[in-house]
Amino acid sequence: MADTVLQVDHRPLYVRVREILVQRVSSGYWKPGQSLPNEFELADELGVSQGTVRKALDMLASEHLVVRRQGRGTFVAEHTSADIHFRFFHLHDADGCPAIPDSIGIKVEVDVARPAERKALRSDQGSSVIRIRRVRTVEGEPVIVERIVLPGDLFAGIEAIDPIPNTLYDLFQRRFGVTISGADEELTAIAASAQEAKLLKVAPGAPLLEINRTAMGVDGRRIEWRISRCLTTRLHYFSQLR
Amino acid sequence: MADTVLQVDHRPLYVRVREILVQRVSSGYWKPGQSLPNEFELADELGVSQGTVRKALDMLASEHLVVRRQGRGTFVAEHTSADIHFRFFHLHDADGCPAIPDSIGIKVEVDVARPAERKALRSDQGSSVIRIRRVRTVEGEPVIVERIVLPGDLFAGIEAIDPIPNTLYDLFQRRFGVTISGADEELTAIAASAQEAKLLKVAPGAPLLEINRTAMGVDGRRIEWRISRCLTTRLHYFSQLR
DNA sequence: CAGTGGTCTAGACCACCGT
DNA sequence: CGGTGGTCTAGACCACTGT
Repeated sequence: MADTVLQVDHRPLYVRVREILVQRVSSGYWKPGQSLPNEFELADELGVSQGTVRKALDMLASEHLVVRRQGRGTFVAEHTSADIHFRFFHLHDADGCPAIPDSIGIKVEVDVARPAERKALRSDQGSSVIRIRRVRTVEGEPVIVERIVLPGDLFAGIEAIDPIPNTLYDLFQRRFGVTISGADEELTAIAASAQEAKLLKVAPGAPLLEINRTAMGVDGRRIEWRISRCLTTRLHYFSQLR
Repeated sequence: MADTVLQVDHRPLYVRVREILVQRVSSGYWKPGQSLPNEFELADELGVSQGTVRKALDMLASEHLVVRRQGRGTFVAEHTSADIHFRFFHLHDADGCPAIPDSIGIKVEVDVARPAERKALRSDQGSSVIRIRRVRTVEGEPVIVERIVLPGDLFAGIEAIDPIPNTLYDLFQRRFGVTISGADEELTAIAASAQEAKLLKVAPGAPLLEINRTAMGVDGRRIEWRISRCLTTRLHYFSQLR
């Protein structure tokens, strides 16, 4: 009896448990670095078995939302500069060693979103954006010119931060409570414009690798639109297909 | 008593089970498309529980070595043209739709491996290689010039196949028993040479995207070295970061 | 319908960690 | 040492498939 539900949820239990846990992480109920209750406590609280909680936690771990440490516990993932480079920065040198670029000539501005920016960030007409422009160097040599666009509502006040750090995603998480969970990149070979050529100390028309990235948050919201134009004479973009 | 083992295997049971199953697949004991014994039969045979076999099979499925179909069974993965495009061909058009290129102007030659080829394929001095050159077109327009190098010992007789099909990896599996399990790609922006420019109908020096790919087999062996130089005015390389 | 993989549970034991 | 995640087992039941 009591068949009052109109729509039963036929998805597996562990998927529903996962969603509850995702919600608690992305809402900030559990904060980055904080430890979660252990598997048995969560199982009791949610009225499922420990094995089901484990399966949900394993999914979160594979999505980099939590980190599990044997003997210590399960923790909300905390972005570090090293993590971010490994996951989101795929330019390596000829030996396959990840390059660690610095940033120079940073310019930050706040403005009303242009149509292309609204499209990339899926934001409404009249929304504000923050634009960051910078040149990135490896061993002192300029190799990337970069333009980054952020939704103004999520990052209010970022323009006052000085200096803007090299890796942004850990800043996003620590200072603005925004965790990047993934990104789509579109790569194109283009010819350097006169201005880019000057900044990168190459001839105009020199081939550059353009990386057009859209980064998403845990909830799928568009968080960042970034176009990087890279000199790939000594750097290469690395992609693993599995 | 009977402590005769010098080196105990401390790795988890399911990892060892996985290795046994990998061996049976890559040795051809189970062939592509063939169904495996069910979980309980494997568990009995290997002297472990069904849950342990399941965990090993789930790993194989996530590595695309087997396909599991509820209600039907577990099958050795069979490469199809569509699979391959999805997994290994990351050039899409502006709308994000995968491009489906044709091949023209195919040339095949057999030769002794050059130093660079030996290095890429990790093969010994004096080994033979098969070289395939071709131009690939989308909607009739040439967009890629491609050079493919294969180890001669694995693909003896491939030069006699005419025509060489568009997607090679399904041919490798069906005709030569070689399954590609992954690849590393290194991307660089380069300037078109005079010859490439002519083939792609662009001006010499036009920016091209070079994709330098090394593909590996199930056992980790280098199977293919491929350099594709792509005109990315209408095509883009797509990469998902998670 | 019988047979398969998919889910869920309960409980035992191990390996690792910090105190 | 106590507490945590990691492994392994055994068994029940569900959902899907083809006949």
